[in-house]
Amino acid sequence: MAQPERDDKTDRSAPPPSASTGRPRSEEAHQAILDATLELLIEVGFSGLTVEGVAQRAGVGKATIYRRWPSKLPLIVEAFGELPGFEEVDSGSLEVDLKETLKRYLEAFNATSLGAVFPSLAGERAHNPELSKLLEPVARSRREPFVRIFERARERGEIADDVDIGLAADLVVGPISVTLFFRGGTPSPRMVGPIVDLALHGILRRRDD
Amino acid sequence: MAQPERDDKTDRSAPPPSASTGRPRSEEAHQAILDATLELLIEVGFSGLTVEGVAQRAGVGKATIYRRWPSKLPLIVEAFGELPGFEEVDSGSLEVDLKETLKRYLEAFNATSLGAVFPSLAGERAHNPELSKLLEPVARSRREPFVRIFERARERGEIADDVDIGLAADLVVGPISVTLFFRGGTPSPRMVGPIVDLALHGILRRRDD
DNA sequence: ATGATAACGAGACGTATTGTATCGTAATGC
DNA sequence: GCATTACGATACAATACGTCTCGTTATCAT
Repeated sequence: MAQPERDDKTDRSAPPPSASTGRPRSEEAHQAILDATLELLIEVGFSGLTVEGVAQRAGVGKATIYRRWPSKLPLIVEAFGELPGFEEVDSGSLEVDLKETLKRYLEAFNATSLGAVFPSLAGERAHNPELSKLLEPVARSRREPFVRIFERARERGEIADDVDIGLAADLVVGPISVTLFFRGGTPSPRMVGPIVDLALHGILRRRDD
Repeated sequence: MAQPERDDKTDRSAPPPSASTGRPRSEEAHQAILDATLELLIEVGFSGLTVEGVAQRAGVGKATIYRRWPSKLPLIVEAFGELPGFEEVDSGSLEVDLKETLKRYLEAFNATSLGAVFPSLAGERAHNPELSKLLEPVARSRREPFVRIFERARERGEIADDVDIGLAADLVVGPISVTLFFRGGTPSPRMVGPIVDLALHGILRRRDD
C-alpha cells in the first residue's frame, strides 16, 4: 500500500522486477490464452471477442489474463503476431519470384485467417496510436519480401532505375488489398498470375503484342 | 398488445404503415442525428462512438434515434453513405482520365475522412453479413468509375482485349488501399502520377526506354 | 521441512454502453 | 378539442471491461 502504483500500463508481460521468488507464471496458461484468443478472433471477430470468453476457452481466470496484458488490445495484437509468415523465394527471375511469393502470401493469409483478423485491427488503428505502433511491424514484415524481390531485380537490370520499388511492391499486393478490404472477399490464389502479368507488363497495349 | 410484434429489425426509417396521424417525425432531428454520427465517427472512430454521445451532440433523446434505426450499426452505415462521391472524367485519354479520377477519388477520400471511417466498417464486415450487404454498394460505387474508364479505353483500342478490366481497376486503386489499410497512412494525391504511370506501362524495363 | 512469496481459478464488484420502456410534453390531423 | 404519434429525458436490464478479493498451489530461500 505504501508502494507507489505501477503506472506502466503497457507491459505486464514480464513478472515484476523484484520477483525472483513465488510461484512462476504458467507458460502453459500463457499459450492457452494466446491460442484461445486467436481462435475466438477468427470465430467472432474483433468486436465480438470478450476477455471472459477467452478465459473460459483457455480454462484460466480473468486475472491470469490481466496479469500478463494490460488490456484486451495488446492481448489481441500479441495473439495476432503469432500467426506465421511466409517464406521468401529467390529463383533469379522476377516473374517467378513474384508469382511464387504472392502465392505463398495468399496461402498464409487464407490458411491462418489473417484475412479475417487484420481488417478488424486495421479499422481500429486510425483512432488508436498504440495499436498503430503494434501493428506496424506486422504490416512491414508482409511487405518487405516484395521490396527485396524488386531490389534483386533492379540489381539484375530487369527493371529501370527510376521505378519506385516501394510503389511496385504496393502495386503487386494492391488488388489483394482491394479484394480484402473494399470488396470484403477472400483473395484467391488464381488471382496471382494475372496480377503479376498485368503489373509487370502494364495495362496499355504494347506495340509488339 | 394484441398486435403481433414487428419482427422487422432492419428498417424503422419509415413511420409505421398505419400512421397518417399524430406528430410527424422531425426531419431536423433526423439530419442532426446523421450529422452528429458522422462527426463522432470521424473524431472517435467506430468503436469509440456511443449512441448516447450521438444523442447528446444532436440534442435529441436516445429513443428518437432508436425510433429511426434499429441499432447503432445501420445508423452508422446510413451516416456513412451520406458522404459525397466523386465526379467522373471523360477526356478521351485513358491516362488523363485515370489520373484525374484517381485524384478526385483521393480528394474525396481525404476531405470527407472516409479514409478514417471505411476501415472501421470494413473490419467488422467479415463477421457481420448485414453490414457486408450495406457496405457493398458503397464500395461498388467507388470502383465503377474506374471500370467505365477502362471500358471506354478498350473501345478506343488503347488496351488489349484480354486485359481483365476489373483487375486493371483494382491495380490502379491497389496502392491506395495498401497505404490506407496495411500501412495505416493517408494516401497523398502525389501518389497518383507514379501509380498510373507504373500501372499503365508496367514495372518491367521496356526495350525502348 | 517450513515459511515467504507470487501466481493460480473463480467470481464479486463498479463503471460504462446497448437497446427497451416509461415518463410528461408538444405537434399534427380530423 | 381530441386522438395519435413523436419529442427529450431518464430509468432500467443485460452485458463487457478491468479491478479486486477469495482460498489454493507452486517455487524459492533458509
